[in-house]
Amino acid sequence: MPYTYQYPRPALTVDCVVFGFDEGELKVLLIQRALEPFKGRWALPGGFVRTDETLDEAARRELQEEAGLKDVFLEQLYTFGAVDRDPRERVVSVAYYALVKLAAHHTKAATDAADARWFPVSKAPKLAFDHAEILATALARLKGKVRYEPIGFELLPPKFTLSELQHLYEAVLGTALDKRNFRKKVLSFGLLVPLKETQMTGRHRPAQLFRFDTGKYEKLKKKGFNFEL
Amino acid sequence: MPYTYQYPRPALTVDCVVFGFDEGELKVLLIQRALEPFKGRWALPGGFVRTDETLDEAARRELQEEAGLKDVFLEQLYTFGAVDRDPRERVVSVAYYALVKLAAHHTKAATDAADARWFPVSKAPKLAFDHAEILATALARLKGKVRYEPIGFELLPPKFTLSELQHLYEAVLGTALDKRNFRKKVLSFGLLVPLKETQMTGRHRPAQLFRFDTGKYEKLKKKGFNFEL
DNA sequence: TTGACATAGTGTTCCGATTACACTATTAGT
DNA sequence: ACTAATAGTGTAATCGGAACACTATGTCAA
Repeated sequence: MPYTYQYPRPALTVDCVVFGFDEGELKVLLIQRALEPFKGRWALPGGFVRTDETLDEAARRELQEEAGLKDVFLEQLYTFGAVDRDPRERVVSVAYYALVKLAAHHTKAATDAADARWFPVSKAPKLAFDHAEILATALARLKGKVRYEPIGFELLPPKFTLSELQHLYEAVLGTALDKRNFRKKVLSFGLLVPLKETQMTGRHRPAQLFRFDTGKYEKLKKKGFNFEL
Repeated sequence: MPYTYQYPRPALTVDCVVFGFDEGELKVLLIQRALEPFKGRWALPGGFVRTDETLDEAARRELQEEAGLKDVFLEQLYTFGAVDRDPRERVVSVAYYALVKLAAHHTKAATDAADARWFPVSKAPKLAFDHAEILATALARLKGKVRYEPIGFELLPPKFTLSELQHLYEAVLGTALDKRNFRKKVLSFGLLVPLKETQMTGRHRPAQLFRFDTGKYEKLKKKGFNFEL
């Protein structure tokens, strides 16, 4: 036990709320705990922060290690520091949320970990520690942020249809949107580039595919542009 | 040196960005460091988190100890975890921002600490550690939040005039606002209660005093009401 | 007492944005 | 060729935000 300090220190962890969008539903990635406490319960992926990595690095490393995820949208959410949030000892956790382009991997997780699974957010099981609170906080943040920053695209594949985009917004916000008004608004920014491809699924008219013009958005943002719904 | 752990742990601190509004300016409370590193430099009030207190409690305790402040608006801001943000060792800091009703204490700080001073945000001195970045983050958050939550009132005395309120918003947002439109909008919520008093300052027409109806706001908020600008 | 000064207080018009709303187009399958 | 299923499209009414200038009321000084 080689690490000694003059005063007691809380342990420091990161926990990640990983959102995906698939089958018209918002999903969250959970890991089944192999050890006590809360053995067998589902929990958010996460782990201890090392002293030689930043918090962001720790979050990315845990996502990689526990869920096989790389290069995802990741943003710090909130830091949870209730004294008894871990029954063993004092643990402070910096929570992050991540957005993943799930697309057509369907419920088979984009991860090799056998103990990881995607759950519809509305049907998440009982969670370990205070992870239900963290999930609720992440959901509230996502709802708020999706309105005024184009982070919804992080949940869609690079090529998507306007219907897919609309369904994503409807799932996140929990409200129905008018198709014509939605399209008018979202196209008015000039940030969606129509591709020369269409998407055929089922027996009906094929849908135009678009991609989000990240470069143009970055430029506009610097000039004070505001993406809003 | 009695506290020993199996793995190394970062030290955990809280730092507070304390905003006040006075003389038509947004101000921030800084403390002059008595010790190395950065001895003599100005810094945000803050200190180590104890293992028996939550993060919020730690922030409030530090505000009390270092600045003599009690019962202020306080909200978690962001957690800063760059590996080398403290030259001595790894320190992760949970930053908070606080809003204080400074009112007519003028530049004489509402604190007894001789080494604490209020600085106009625009004229803050060079800060220790990464505190300049923390301050910038807090300012951005305040700017964003003041638009859609009635936190501006936390910076004003309980009784205030509409002009004072407008000047506060102008200082925080950094833009001029139209007087008639501002009054129309802010009164339309029905959350400002006109008092039977007026405020006389200088040789001109006295101004109506108002108070913010916190109780009514809480009720409305529960019903999904949205305060906006 | 009167006039100058300084800030408080007050409505209306115009324009752009948001909302509500229903039908045609295109494909696959039978 | 008809059905089923989703893609795609425009207009009118309403609401909210932005622009804009004058009167009211107090102090102070001549």
